[in-house]
Amino acid sequence: MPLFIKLNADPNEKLVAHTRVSSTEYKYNSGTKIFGEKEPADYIYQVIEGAVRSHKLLSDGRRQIGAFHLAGDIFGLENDFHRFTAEAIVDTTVRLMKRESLERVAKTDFAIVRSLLNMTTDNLQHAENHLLLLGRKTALERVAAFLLEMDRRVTAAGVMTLPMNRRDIADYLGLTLETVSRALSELHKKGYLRFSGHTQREIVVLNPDGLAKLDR
Amino acid sequence: MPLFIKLNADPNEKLVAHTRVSSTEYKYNSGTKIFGEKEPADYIYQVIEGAVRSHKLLSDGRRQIGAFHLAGDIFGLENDFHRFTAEAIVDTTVRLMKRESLERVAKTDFAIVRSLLNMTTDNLQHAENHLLLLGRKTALERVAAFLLEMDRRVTAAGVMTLPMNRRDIADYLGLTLETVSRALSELHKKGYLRFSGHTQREIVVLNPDGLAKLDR
DNA sequence: CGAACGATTGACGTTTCTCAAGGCTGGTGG
DNA sequence: CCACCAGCCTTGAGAAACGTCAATCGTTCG
Repeated sequence: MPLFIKLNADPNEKLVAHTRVSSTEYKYNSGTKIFGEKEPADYIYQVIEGAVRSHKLLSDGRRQIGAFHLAGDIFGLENDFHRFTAEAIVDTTVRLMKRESLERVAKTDFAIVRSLLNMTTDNLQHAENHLLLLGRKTALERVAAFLLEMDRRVTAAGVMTLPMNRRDIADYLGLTLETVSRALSELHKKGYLRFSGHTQREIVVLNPDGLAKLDR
Repeated sequence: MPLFIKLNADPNEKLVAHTRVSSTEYKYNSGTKIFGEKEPADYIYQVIEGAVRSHKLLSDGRRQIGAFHLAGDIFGLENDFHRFTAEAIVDTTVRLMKRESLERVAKTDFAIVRSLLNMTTDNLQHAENHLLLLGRKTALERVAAFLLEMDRRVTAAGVMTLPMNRRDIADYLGLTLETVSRALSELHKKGYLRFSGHTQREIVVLNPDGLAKLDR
């Protein structure tokens, strides 16, 4: 089991980009890039521990996060080139698989192609629901929907600890961080949620049915 | 080649919903529903002539159109239940295929599964780009992007005749029809486009590069 | 011909964004 | 140990973008 450190070439990024810990597992420090948009998609990834964001940028820096990937999620599944940039939100361990070898197996194994199709369909479905959110929901509805999605996905016995900051949430929901903050304050004031720890990222959803109504 | 008329049960829709013209082709009158969200996805569809919109609704009627389907496009490709409602925008002929029979073929034919995966990936890619548009682009950028997309897809020797009205465009772009109208007026005033016929749906893009710059 | 529909335009309202200030927390170094 | 600093979050005030409401115009179709 080889172990080495690779330094990332981009000086804008934190220096220790990822650490190889086993034949297929890598660690990425919080804030580091895993892959970039338009780079060749040589690997697909699975989150072992931590959290990842996938985003696109406009030329002037506006950012849209397409998805958050949490423990267990597979991401980077693309045909030739990555369509998103992926970055670790917190210190994150991922498992890698060469796409080429997957392609090779897929040529003969029906179950593999089928599961590729299923994963792509799941991603499509998530994107389709997000289109409705971004195109037609109000700020409060978006934040309510976000909390419900995360509550469903993190499942840590009542209290959820969000790995992402307000700016990430905003760029996922097509809002500004201030608007997200205001919406959370309003939901708190109205009793839909409670801030649990001493950071504002630990949230307890007190009234999921109420949030679901706010959402539509 | 059997030929019959089927009356649609929903009184809100125009009466003649679709007409069978051959063993696998149907005609849908402008404005009629082809399938509804959450209905069983028994068929997949290909547009032979005309145009179709796929949308989701919120409980209070807000609508998000996820895609327009033009001649040649395949739509309704879903696993169990339709995730969108599909409606003919103009009088439209579609070809139907039983999904079940496709599934059966797909169990043994690698090329079919592969092309299902490719189509799903194309849909995903379109949705991902649309997320960026809905989440982060201004009204003018959205309309410019829309015109470029349609210009690329309709390609009728310079002039394009849009099948959809301003409300459809608005619900595709996450705007109101008035905002779309104002953006088109502005693009016209600035010389990016010209209204060709006596309807305002015939548009000639005079400066695609300029539009692309407006977009980002 | 008249009604219905689609599009444009104007005036005004509302939501969200922008800019700015201040608080809290956690880490660092004196 | 404490002061300081940086990062993150909240909150407020004002600005901007977009939505709403309403009037008008042209076209289509019965």
